[in-house]
Amino acid sequence: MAHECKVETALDILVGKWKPVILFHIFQKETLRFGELHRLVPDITKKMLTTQLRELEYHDIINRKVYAQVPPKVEYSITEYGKSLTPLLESMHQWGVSHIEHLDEIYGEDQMENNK
Amino acid sequence: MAHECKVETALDILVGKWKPVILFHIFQKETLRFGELHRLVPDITKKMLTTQLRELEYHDIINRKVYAQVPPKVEYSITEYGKSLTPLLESMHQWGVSHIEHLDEIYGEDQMENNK
DNA sequence: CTGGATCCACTTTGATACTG
DNA sequence: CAGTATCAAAGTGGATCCAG
Repeated sequence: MAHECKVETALDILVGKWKPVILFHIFQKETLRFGELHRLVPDITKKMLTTQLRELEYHDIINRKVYAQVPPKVEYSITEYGKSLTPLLESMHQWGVSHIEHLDEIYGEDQMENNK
Repeated sequence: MAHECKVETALDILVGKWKPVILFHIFQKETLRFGELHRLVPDITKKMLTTQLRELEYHDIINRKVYAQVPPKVEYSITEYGKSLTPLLESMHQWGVSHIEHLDEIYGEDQMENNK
């Protein structure tokens, strides 16, 4: 167990139906309340939003700050450590963009519905 | 629809319970037969190995070369295009490695069973 | 407002046996 | 050798309702 492939370690943290979008918004806004996030990603249910956030929090990617007040207020933000993901996410995004172009070359630009 | 987040595009291709390991081996060996791969990843079933390989093939990451002979012989290899994944996989691996170290700092090195 | 708790549908993976 | 086919098990996400 010296230095095998740890790609999965990174994947574990990024994978989740909504994590990329969530991270996208939190990275962009620096800090967001639960409800704000929910409005930015309307299709997600509160349950999923909660669990995905908790997982990211568990991995120390985002902070969860609870204000002791009524009504409740909870703010999510990127941790310092979480920022170390920036170059990786950027790389993945870039590769994704070029991959879409590659698909054009292969299958032609006709059937672009594939990229929902 | 100019240039939203395409992180998911990359994830779609890399995600799969066995894809990272499979890619790891194919990248390393350049070309592998079905049975060889299976021996390198013993826990996977033939069914899963087949489907994961087909998905990678569909995305033009690997080649599938069938030799018309008996008994059958099929070789898998990285496509030229697939090689464009190298830096990304390397980045993910690196981040994964450092993340494991980060976990040590946070939770201590005691409960390392978490990294199965 | 920010969740937690349940229940259910759908998807993914696995076990096993069979085939050209 | 390199798969397919079939069925069962497990995992995941969604709908809905409840709560501090």
